Amino acid sequence: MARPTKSDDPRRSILEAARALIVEEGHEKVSLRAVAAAAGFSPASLYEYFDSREDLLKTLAGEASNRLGATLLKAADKGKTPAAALVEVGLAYVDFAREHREDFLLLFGRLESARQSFSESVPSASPYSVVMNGVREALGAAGRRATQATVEQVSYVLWAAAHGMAMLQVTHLHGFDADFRAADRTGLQALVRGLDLAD
Amino acid sequence: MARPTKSDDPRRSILEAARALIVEEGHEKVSLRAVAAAAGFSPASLYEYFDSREDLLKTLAGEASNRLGATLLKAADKGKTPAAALVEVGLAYVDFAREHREDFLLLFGRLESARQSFSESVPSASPYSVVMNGVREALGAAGRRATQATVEQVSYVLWAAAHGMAMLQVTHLHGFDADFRAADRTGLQALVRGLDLAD
DNA sequence: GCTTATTCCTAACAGTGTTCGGGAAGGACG
DNA sequence: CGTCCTTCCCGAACACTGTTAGGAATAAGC
Repeated sequence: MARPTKSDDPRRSILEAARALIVEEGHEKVSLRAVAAAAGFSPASLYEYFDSREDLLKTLAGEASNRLGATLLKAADKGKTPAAALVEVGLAYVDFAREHREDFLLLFGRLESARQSFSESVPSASPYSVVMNGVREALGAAGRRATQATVEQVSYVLWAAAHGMAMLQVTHLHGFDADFRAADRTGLQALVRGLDLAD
Repeated sequence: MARPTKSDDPRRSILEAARALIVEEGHEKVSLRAVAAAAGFSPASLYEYFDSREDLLKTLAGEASNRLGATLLKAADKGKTPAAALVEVGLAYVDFAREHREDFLLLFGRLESARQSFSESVPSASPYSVVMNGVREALGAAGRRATQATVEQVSYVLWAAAHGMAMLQVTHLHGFDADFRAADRTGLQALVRGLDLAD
């Protein structure tokens, strides 16, 4: 009932072209026109599939969030105890940022989308829920001796710690030669110990 | 020996005009032309005082860094013990981000400058050194029982924790209603405890 | 063979950072 | 006085950006 599309899945091929460009140049330097050219479309045609450049980036960020969530989920299984699992999740978070820098920055480095309030952005609902589930387990295992902090508070603190490590390494300490992973591990371990989650 | 300048200190008035605009709109939405108009210059004239828009923002970021450093320095005195001082510094870091959002984002929210490697950016050399001095003291006070982690490692971990909290509150959790400060305090306290710095 | 819906593009608009060339203004010097 | 030179400043343009309006091509349904 219509003119045939150039690609089997134009939306997908646009997304892939965009991601490829972003990986090499950084999302803030990738223009809509460049994406269009790489995907074999005219600039205006992208608007058939995305409301705006922001919409395109938001879609890619959503996919990145899914990848991050899956990675964290796998990491949670590696810990032999609930507390160790939390450390693994934190490390996986930072590793993800290091190894998929542009994915991470797509998620957390775009001020335009970060400026709007929480409910509209929630970019990492799924990754965050992985952390919360881990905390719930660890708090249960720690039992009485645990902090009286809530699950939300503890989850936020752990997320923030890992997020800070990731953010620094990916932005202002990028290129700085140091064994960050070792420091991250001791930091996260110290944090779960200090929160009385350790076993 | 020259034509008189429009303002006594044109560079300063440009910087102030820019900062005013940035505070209300966010640095990424402020155009050079808007700054020029607000300062009473033509767009081209700004290039008499700054190499580029980036240069202007970098200058503002430097001033923000100084303000942050001074704030942290004051906070370091509030702690009754070296360990407590570290917690205060961390809290001051996050408070600064909350209360001077645009200053903080100018420092840590501009990917363009964050993408280049460490030596060229080091935006927070002074703030960071405040943390390191605090850690040195706390490690000394803790003596033998302290972790065998280096000053740099401990400083990095503390910085990262505070930075993560600040970053999340200023970006993706912005607008979310919660008592972040309480969580931040327990988190930072737990961290210094877990690092065997507490007294 | 129409109609209708979808896909796609050309052309344009308003905005951006930046550069070029020159005008205006005043101190220094003949 | 007039000339030079330097500094300050601007208008106009360039190449780029995201976005939109309007129309052409292509196929399916009737």
